[in-house]
Amino acid sequence: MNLLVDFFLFICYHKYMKFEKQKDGILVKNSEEFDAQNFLECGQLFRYRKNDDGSYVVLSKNNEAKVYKIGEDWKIETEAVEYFVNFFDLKTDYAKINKRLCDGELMNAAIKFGEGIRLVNNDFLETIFSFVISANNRIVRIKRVVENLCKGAGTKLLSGEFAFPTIKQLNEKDLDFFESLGAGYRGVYLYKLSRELADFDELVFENLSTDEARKLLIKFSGVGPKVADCVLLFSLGRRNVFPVDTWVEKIYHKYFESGIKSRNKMREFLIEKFGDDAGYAQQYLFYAQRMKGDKRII
DNA sequence: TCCCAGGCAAGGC
DNA sequence: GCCTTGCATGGG
Repeated sequence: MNLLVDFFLFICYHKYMKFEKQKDGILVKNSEEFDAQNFLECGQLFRYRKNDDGSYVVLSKNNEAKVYKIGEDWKIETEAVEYFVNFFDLKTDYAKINKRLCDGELMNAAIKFGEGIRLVNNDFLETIFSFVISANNRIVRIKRVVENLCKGAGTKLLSGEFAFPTIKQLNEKDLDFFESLGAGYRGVYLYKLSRELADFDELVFENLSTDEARKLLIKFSGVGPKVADCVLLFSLGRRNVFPVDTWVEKIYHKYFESGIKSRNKMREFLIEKFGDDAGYAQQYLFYAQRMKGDKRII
């Protein structure tokens, strides 16, 4: 009986975002929970491009999609339908998450600002390389270096776009190649990382706690606490992490505590505060503050 | 010219 | 464990 009541309530009140798989892609229907522009431009991935007509080309691993708005709906045109359903995290109920996060003025404003952000489920290899490149770097330049990496080592697809290189392709390249990408001193990290990952099976993460996975990630070249958290968040589905970078430091000092603390202490504080929703909170706050610059979110 | 960017590695304590 | 320093590159 209780089960029946639950089911009834589920049907009536639990409004999951509607999306429809089609033969040439996915249609995300009139939803406040999906906005491709905010999703793509909030800094969680680097392989996208905006066309003159406002549509986006999105690349991940060896998959590609064209994303554009039709009226109030979003079309994700792709051959890799299942891949992008997972990539855009379409099966997760963000209305529910946002409701949990809306506990005050700051989060209300950040969620409103980044309406339609979702956390990407990206390829592990692509994510770890991308975020090693991201360290102490600027987003436009990160994008350029990642693109150089794909064009230099990846397979050319029929469309003319390039796939992210496989670990085998990366291992066929020497140190000079990695140093020619424009990555600066990170070139040698990328070279070492490719060797370290040559025989690595990412499935080992499945049996590890988030802390254990984090410790393992930090052993790789160019991966420190912040990059590890980004890999956990954007490719390993761990939402109970809070990557702390320069922007989060600013956020921390503006809206939380003003005492000078280490990044690690900030991270511990923010994880304690947001718990299993830490990753979502981080992405909303990061995006809003980065777009606002020195101005306040509230 | 100086400062900074989704930090990390290495070394000292 | 915590703190400091040096680090390629390029845009403001």
